[in-house]
Amino acid sequence: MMDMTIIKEQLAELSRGADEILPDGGLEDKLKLGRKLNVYVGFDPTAPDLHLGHTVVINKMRQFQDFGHNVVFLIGDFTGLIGDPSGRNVTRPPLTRDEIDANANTYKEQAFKILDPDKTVVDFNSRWLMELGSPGLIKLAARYTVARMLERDDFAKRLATGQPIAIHELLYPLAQAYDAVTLKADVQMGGTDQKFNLLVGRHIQQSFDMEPQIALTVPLLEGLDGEQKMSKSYGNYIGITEPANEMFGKLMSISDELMWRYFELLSFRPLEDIASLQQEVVDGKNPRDVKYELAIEITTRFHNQSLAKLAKEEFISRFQQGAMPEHMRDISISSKNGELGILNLLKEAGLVTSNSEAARMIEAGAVKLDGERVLERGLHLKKGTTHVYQVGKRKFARVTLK
RNA sequence: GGAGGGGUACUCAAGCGGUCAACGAGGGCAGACUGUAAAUCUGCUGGCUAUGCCUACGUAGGUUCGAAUCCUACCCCCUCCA
Repeated sequence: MMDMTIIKEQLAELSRGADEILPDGGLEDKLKLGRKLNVYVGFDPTAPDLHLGHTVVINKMRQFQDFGHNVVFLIGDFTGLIGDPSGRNVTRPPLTRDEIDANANTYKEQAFKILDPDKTVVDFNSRWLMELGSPGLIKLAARYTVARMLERDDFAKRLATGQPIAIHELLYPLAQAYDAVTLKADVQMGGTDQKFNLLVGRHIQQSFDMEPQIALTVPLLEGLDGEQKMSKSYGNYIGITEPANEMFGKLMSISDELMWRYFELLSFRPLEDIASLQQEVVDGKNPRDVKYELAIEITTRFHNQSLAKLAKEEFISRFQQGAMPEHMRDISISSKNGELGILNLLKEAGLVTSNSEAARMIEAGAVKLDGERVLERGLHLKKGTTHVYQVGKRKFARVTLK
């Protein structure tokens, strides 16, 4: 039997930042069992680049790990192998085995920046879902009803408004629920958008006479825009493998309001600490300086303290003092007839995506050559010259014309 | 199976024979202001060998001097009836 104070302590830590833990008191009961719990989270195999949004739940996995529980990093490759059968969702292309394996390796590498590699089991749900076969799938489907399925808000709305719901969409939650059965899950975690699926897992486990899992949902982290959830497809993410300077800069660019959300969900600081920072801002401290602390903490986590400090210095010299970045890409481009137009040059340097965009940027006054604003779109650069070209505030390249 | 409505740029949404690279809104990008914050103001938001040319309004044809706009076929979506 475990000591009650230890259980309370674990419970408090594990509950921090969780959106919901269902059912009420369930987690405490599980902890009281005094054994290692099986905890798992499913990840989509199509997007192998983890970003800070993913780390909210991964941090939570790490906590379970630190308390000695079994943590499974489940790669949902089954749906990945199929893709989206309706073909509507372009972000879900069917993947080959090789692609999935490659993505899985990338995932591992990244997730292990937070998780303990020796204590993490990485598994693939195709192992059991492929084995299921159609009789197995139909038997599985018999364990749930349409009415229950329609409890899901998304389905209910679409049904009410006449939007189509394809049959396979009803099967995917069941397939996921079967993961929980196979893994003998005690706890499944996911974003709040996964709540329904986590609950289906409970029901299916019960139908197999298992003790149902606890569903622990964590909030979805908003992206840099502060509006939509952080996601690669919205382009509002901070990838955990991004260079320290980028990461630091992106963190500094979030709004003051969003900063508190990031503190809440990403920082490991004690809650009292965060509350006192908030008070300092109310008392007149510049929110920017508090943001520095957030940026330092997160950048340190994925790089190290000295790189984080350098990133801060770079940030200050570059944006507060308007200096050129110390490091930038060096590119050499070959000229035609001994010279090259500025439009083509910017495009080939990768600073813009097309000549037309380059022309627009010049008209907008966003293009600088060695710090001087370029106003002439017909400008031609001569062979053998090297200049620093800048588009907007953050895109730089040192280009040599060959 | 029958009847009707609809598919326009990143999204929503006008246009219904020329003045349409396509109104407007949102989003995005850039400029000013700042703390690379927010708010606000301004401009831009298909491509190119660039004051011209090319490609675009579900797909393929057709009518016309000229089509996103009219006609035909096909594909897809929605609604109602069965």
